[in-house]
Amino acid sequence: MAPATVSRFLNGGIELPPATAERIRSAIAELGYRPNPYARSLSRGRTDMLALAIPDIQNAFFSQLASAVDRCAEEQNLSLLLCSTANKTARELDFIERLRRRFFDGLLLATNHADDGTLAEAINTADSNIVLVDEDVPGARVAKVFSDNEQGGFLAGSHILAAGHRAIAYIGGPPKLMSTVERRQGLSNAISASSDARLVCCLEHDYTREHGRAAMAEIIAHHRDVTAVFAGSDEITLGVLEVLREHGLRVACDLSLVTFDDVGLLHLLDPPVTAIRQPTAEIGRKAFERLAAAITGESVEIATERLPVRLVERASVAAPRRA
Amino acid sequence: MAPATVSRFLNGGIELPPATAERIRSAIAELGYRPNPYARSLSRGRTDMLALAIPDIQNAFFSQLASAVDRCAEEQNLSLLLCSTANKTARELDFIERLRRRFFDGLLLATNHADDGTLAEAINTADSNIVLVDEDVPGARVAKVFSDNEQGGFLAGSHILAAGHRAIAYIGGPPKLMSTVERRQGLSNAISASSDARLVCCLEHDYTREHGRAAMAEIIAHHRDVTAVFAGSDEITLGVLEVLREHGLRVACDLSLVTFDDVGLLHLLDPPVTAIRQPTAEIGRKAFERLAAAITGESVEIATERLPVRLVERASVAAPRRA
DNA sequence: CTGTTAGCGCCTTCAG
DNA sequence: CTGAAGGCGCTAACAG
Repeated sequence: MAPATVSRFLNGGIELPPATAERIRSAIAELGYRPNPYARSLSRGRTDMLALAIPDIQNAFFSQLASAVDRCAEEQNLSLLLCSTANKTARELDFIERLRRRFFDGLLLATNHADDGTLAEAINTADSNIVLVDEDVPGARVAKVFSDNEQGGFLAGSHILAAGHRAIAYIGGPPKLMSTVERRQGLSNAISASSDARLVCCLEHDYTREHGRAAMAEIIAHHRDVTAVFAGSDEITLGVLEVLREHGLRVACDLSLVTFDDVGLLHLLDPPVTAIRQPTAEIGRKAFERLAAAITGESVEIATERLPVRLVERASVAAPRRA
Repeated sequence: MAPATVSRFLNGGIELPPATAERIRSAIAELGYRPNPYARSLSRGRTDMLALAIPDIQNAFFSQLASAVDRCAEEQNLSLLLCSTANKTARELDFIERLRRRFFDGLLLATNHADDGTLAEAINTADSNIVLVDEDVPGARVAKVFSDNEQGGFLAGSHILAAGHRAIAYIGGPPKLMSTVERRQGLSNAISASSDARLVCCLEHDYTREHGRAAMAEIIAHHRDVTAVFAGSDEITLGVLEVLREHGLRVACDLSLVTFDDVGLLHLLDPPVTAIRQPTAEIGRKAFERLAAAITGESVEIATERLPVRLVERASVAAPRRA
């Protein structure tokens, strides 16, 4: 009984004479033999493992994304290494380095911060299988899968305008981030189309609850005329809601609100919050497919794909109160 | 320049004559040499990789746990393979099998369902490094790290009683699960200590929003006298809240409520929900330490460790209304 | 259909 | 301090 025969039997899917097959099977059972995946990878030159790097597992959007990718990986019998980068470049670079060392066959990378060029360069010199998800790294020449942020901003704006609002504020993430810019742009486009409405202010800083708090406080203090707010993420919205409550202000009634993401529990609040919903699972799936294709060596086009978002109308947008 | 020398230099932490060291360094840079982790593992006999299997990444409790474990792993320069089992035995067995194949050095296993013995047996025959987290698998002879569920139930009960309630309901997870039983037991103990209070009903089924909904509906329909509810998880509480709202019932005012876990956004609601908080991060850390110790071959005691929970008092418990 | 021969890339003796 | 040799466990290529 040669090792090669066993290997072929286990792994090549070749049919064997029943006698031999049985002999192998019983030997395996008695010896408690278990193939070593590392040796296998070493010999075959691939690992059948993918990695997904996200800024924060605890963020509902990313855990949803992770969940979707995980399902895909399972379907394809691939392992998924889930990496939390804490949104730090150093850790992102670390995972790119692991890819180069062939620790896994491909990397799905979700960033959430501006890049000074380091990341882009690392990505471009890795020449390996990387797909960017959710947020851009400018200058990186790889496949990218995003949602249509501009459309989202536009939908939010149009909806707010349709309710009769004329003084609108935008609370966004980091100023230079693609998502921040595009969402603002979409909102701005919608508002420009209306002659008498205006974008009172754009408060951009971080996709965090803290920023939501600060920005909302700022609006209350200095922008009394604002009657509707478009928040760039659920996290931001959380902060907004906290401040609103502290000031005894009610959503819809005193201030209209549209959020972005729609992965949290915002629909359970009273009133439930109207949202622009990202197709999180589809983003994950598309990105996965792109990566899988790249790995199997299919035509690697490095195009950017944008998935449509949609407005989920609930009850946080109402007509503005007459002052 | 022999490979052995380079290996020692890179990996053994040995000092080399500056000349040689420099020669190696420049060679590495020019050739773009990158050590292959799989070959390394194969040769060294360990992978420096750990796995954490959880029922659902999207569940806040588990993603918090994962996050804590991830931090530990990073500190120790270990890789963490995060696995979502969808709470299915088959997938859990799959990960145990991977451990046996030495795909990783150790496994942190969080279950969320009753076991018919299959899991316990797989765990016991794996004879490898496994630590059970959060939920028990009866009969498994490995290290275990749980929170003190009974204490949690007792705290919740005492708090509810102190507010004056005499008719209390428990909405718990799967009936046979350790956590369900222990939380109920704690609650029951507290109630027994009071002569005139009683545990009206125990509705146990699943740690899900759906179950929370069903159970709360049941209470409204058939247990009108209940004035306070102890919910076994945040998910359940979410369902409870939905039904309450649909019936125009207000928390605290119409029904007092204590939740378990305290990982969701329940503190942002109005009124914020009083909770028994699990020390999620500590659970993760302790479990990690146990596993790390087992891997490095330290004295492997298979004791069960219980971490204390605490009551976070907010505003969802008030005196019962006079009927 | 099966066995033999080479590696995959690294680390760990053991010599020099 | 350095080099050579062997092996980790498996698969691929090449005979038979």
